[in-house]
Amino acid sequence: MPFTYEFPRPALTVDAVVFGFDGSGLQILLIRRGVEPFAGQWALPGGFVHDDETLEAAVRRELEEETSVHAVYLEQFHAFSAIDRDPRERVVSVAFWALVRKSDHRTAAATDASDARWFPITDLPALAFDHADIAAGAITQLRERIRREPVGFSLLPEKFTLTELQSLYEAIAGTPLDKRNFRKRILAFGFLTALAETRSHGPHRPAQLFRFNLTQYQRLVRRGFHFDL
Amino acid sequence: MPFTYEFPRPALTVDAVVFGFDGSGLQILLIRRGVEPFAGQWALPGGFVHDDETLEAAVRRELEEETSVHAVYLEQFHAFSAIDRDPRERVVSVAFWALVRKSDHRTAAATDASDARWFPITDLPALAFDHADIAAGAITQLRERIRREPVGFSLLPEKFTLTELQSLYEAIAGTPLDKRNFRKRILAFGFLTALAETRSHGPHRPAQLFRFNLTQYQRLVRRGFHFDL
DNA sequence: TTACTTAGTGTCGATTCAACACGAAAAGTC
DNA sequence: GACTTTTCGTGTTGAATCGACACTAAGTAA
Repeated sequence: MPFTYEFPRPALTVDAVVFGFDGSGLQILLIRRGVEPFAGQWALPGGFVHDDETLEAAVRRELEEETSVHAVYLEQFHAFSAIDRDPRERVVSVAFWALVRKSDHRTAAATDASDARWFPITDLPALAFDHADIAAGAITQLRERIRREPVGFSLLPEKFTLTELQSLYEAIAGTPLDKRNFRKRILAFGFLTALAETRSHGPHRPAQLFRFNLTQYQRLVRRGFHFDL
Repeated sequence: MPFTYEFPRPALTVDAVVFGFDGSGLQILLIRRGVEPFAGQWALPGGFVHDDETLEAAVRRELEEETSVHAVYLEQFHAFSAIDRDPRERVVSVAFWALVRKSDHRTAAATDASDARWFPITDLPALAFDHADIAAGAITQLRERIRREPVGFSLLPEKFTLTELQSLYEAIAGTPLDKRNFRKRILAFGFLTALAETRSHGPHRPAQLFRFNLTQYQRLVRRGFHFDL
C-alpha cells in the first residue's frame, strides 16, 4: 500500500482563512491542533489533498470535517512553498480565503465537539506553521477584493439593512464612511432590491431590508459595468 | 533511490506565462514539446518542482533552462488542479505570469537551440494540456494588475518614450487613449524621471526619454498613494 | 528649401466627489 | 397616552476631476 515515485514529491495541502462578520468586525475561524507539531496551538483549518479531488474540493471537505462550516464564497489566493514551513517534511500548501454567513452557523464553532473558535482579525492568537503569514495575506487580499467586487454580501444574512452593509464596509476598510454618500452610491449601482419588509430591533424607527440581486449584478457586468466602492 | 509515501501524492509542477511587448502588441513565449504527450505541440514553459526549491525558484530555473530568459517581474497567480489535466497521472500545477524586456533577450527565442517562439496573444496556436486556460487566466489578470500597479515598465526597455509607454497601455487595454490626457496623468504621478537624452527614429522631431523611478514610486506608496490608470 | 511625420502642449464644460444636518418613525417608560 | 430615546432616511452645494478637442515644434530626407 505504499506509493512509490522516481523523484521526491512535496506533500500537497490546502489551508483556509475563513472570514465571518459579527456586526462590528471581521473574524477568522481557527481550530486548536490536537497533535504534534504545534499541538495545542491555534491553526487554520486545512489538510492533505486527496488523489481524486481538486484543490477546491479538498478545502470544502476539510472545512466540513474540521469546522462543519460550508463556505458561501471560496477563492484560491496563494501557494506557500517555503522549504521549512513544516518541520516534519516538505509541504506546499495552497491557501484559500472563504466567506461565510455567521448567521447560518450559529452551531458551528459552539456546538461542534472539535475546538474551533472565531477570533477578531485584530486580535489573533499565535498561529502554528506559517499560518500567520497566510492569514495576513488573506486579509490584505480580501480588503482589495471587496472594494472591486461585491463579495461582501456573502458575509451578511440574505436580508440586511443598509446600516449593516455600511458597518461591514467600514470594518473592512478600517475607516468610517459617510452615511448619505454610501447609500447614494450603493443604491445607484442598482443591484440591491428593496424588500417590503422592515426590521426593528429597539425603540426607534425600523430599517428597511434589502437583498443582493445577483442576476441584476451579472447583467450589469455583462454591459461593462465595473464595481468600485 | 525510489521515494515512497504512505498516501498517493500528486506531482507538483510550475508553468509560466511569459509576456513580452514588441511595440504594437503583447506576446507570449511558448516552447515546442519534444516528448509525449502532446509531442510537437506548443506549450507553456515549466516543469517539476524540486525538493529543495520554492515554487518561484522552480519557475526561474525552468525559464532559464527552457528559454534562457530571465524574468524581470514574476508573480504567482493560480494553482490548476483539475483531475485529468495531465493524461499520464495526477499533476497539480502552480502558474505564474512573468514580464520580460524583449530588448534584453534578442537572443532568447532566436538563437537558442530549443524551439521557443513568441506569439501575439491574439493569435495563439493550439496548446498542450490545459495551457490555453492558464494563458487566458494570465492575460485577464495582467490586464487588471497593470491598471492598478505600475508593472508595465518591466515590459519596456529601461529608457522609453511616452509614446512607447502609451502604446503599451493601449495594447493591454485594447482601446486607444487620448495623448494629452495620458501624458498629463502619467506625469502627474511623479515617478517618471525625464532624462536629458532624446531618441530619433525617422524624419521628424525626436522624442524625450524617460525612466521609471522605483524609489520615488515606493515613497509615494508609503504615503498612501494608489496607482490607478 | 520644402515636405513630411511624429513630439509636445492647454482650456473648458461636464461630471463626479466630499462635506454636511435635521425631520421621521417606532418602542419603551412613566 | 404622552413623552423620551434612538436609529432611519434623505438633498444641496462648492471643489476637484475627467474627457474632449487642434495646433505648433522639431527633426530628416528629398
